[in-house]
Amino acid sequence: MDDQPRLMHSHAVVGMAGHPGLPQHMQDGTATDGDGRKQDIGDILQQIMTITDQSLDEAQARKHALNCHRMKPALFNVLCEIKEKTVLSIRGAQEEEPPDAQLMRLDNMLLAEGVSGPEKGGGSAAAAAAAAASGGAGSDNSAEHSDYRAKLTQIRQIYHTELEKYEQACNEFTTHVMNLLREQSRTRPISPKEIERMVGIIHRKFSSIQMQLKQSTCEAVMILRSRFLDARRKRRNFNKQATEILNEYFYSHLSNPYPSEEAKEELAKKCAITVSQVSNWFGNKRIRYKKNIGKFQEEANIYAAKTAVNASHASAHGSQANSPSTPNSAGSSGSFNMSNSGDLFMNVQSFNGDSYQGAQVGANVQSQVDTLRHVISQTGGYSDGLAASQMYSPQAINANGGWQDATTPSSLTSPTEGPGSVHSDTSN
DNA sequence: GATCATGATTTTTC
DNA sequence: GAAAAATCATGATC
Repeated sequence: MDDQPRLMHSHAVVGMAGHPGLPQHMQDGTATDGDGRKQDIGDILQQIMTITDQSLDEAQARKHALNCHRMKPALFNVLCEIKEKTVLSIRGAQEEEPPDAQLMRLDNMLLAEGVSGPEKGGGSAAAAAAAAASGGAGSDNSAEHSDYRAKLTQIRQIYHTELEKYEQACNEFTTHVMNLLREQSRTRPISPKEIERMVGIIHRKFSSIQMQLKQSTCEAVMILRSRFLDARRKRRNFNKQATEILNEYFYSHLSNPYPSEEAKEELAKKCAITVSQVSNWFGNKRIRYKKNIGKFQEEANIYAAKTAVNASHASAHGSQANSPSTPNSAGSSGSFNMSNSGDLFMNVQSFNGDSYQGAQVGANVQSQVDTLRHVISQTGGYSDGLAASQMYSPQAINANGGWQDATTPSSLTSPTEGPGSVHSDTSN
């Protein structure tokens, strides 16, 4: 880069004697006064201006003469300085750009996605996070996981290949331009600073290309990610066991099918799904059950019978009664540990501070009552499914078409129930 | 491929 | 903010 000053200096010591076409006072070096120097520069500029009008051979000869002129280095320096002070300085000021926020964002994202970071484990963490976020359960998820990883690796490879290509091209082009400018600096005023600036421009141009590459890569990753994560697109039915667990809970809490957060967490754990999926399931179930009770009657029968069996086991075996997969109305004693499920018998436990077992018995009784109510509805001559279900859970859906408030168990807030009706009150 | 079932999302309501 | 209701999108079955 610092060839130019030395180059110019070497020219300065080269004598100009004997060159044709130059005024005598320039050849013998006698013009040392101010006027003479002005005259010199004027002559040289004149020759430069008219050089294109001359024939090639003549021009070459002139060029050579000028190159060897003792004033040339000084003239070059002056022209370089002028360039520095005018155009380049303005351009330079404009080129001082703040660090690109978008580029930083892209870099961060690529790093986070494991595309631009270290190879080891690249993307697997993101994939794992994506898998966790998708809420999918175990086995079929692993296939998607590996698929995601494979595609991410592919993107990563393409990205690095292209990046390498760009860097190589950038280096080659920079070297080429630098050599060219150095070569040209012999014949026109090009300072090292200007070369440096040119290199900067080239790098910026390649940087913008790289940014486009990064942008495209980010887009590809986002598409891949959205496809992988889009649970709706990749909807999988819950497995049979999970559905059973959820249904058992739903039908055994038909009077108040609103699991507490704790219960949801427990259900989620047991079903290997997320809490939000549990919430979704209950939301869907409630609305669909309410819309078409008759349709769910058979299902209700099955789970009611199951609950009855479990309840009788509970009565027979005391604290061992509640199967983990068959929570009854008193969730507190069941495997779901629903200390605040909103179920009536929860309150019994909390109010009746004397015995845990007592609450359990109450729970079992409640479950049996629910079941009995259902059996009565089935055998009591109700052909209409809706009527039957109303009999099964007369207090479950209120006049407004909704379930009773979760915090106010229906048995305590339904004075309209006839004396003959099966009651879910603790008095039972 | 028509239809139903079902999980997820969005909008509305309270 | 949670639940209800409406809707979407996909899977399963025939």
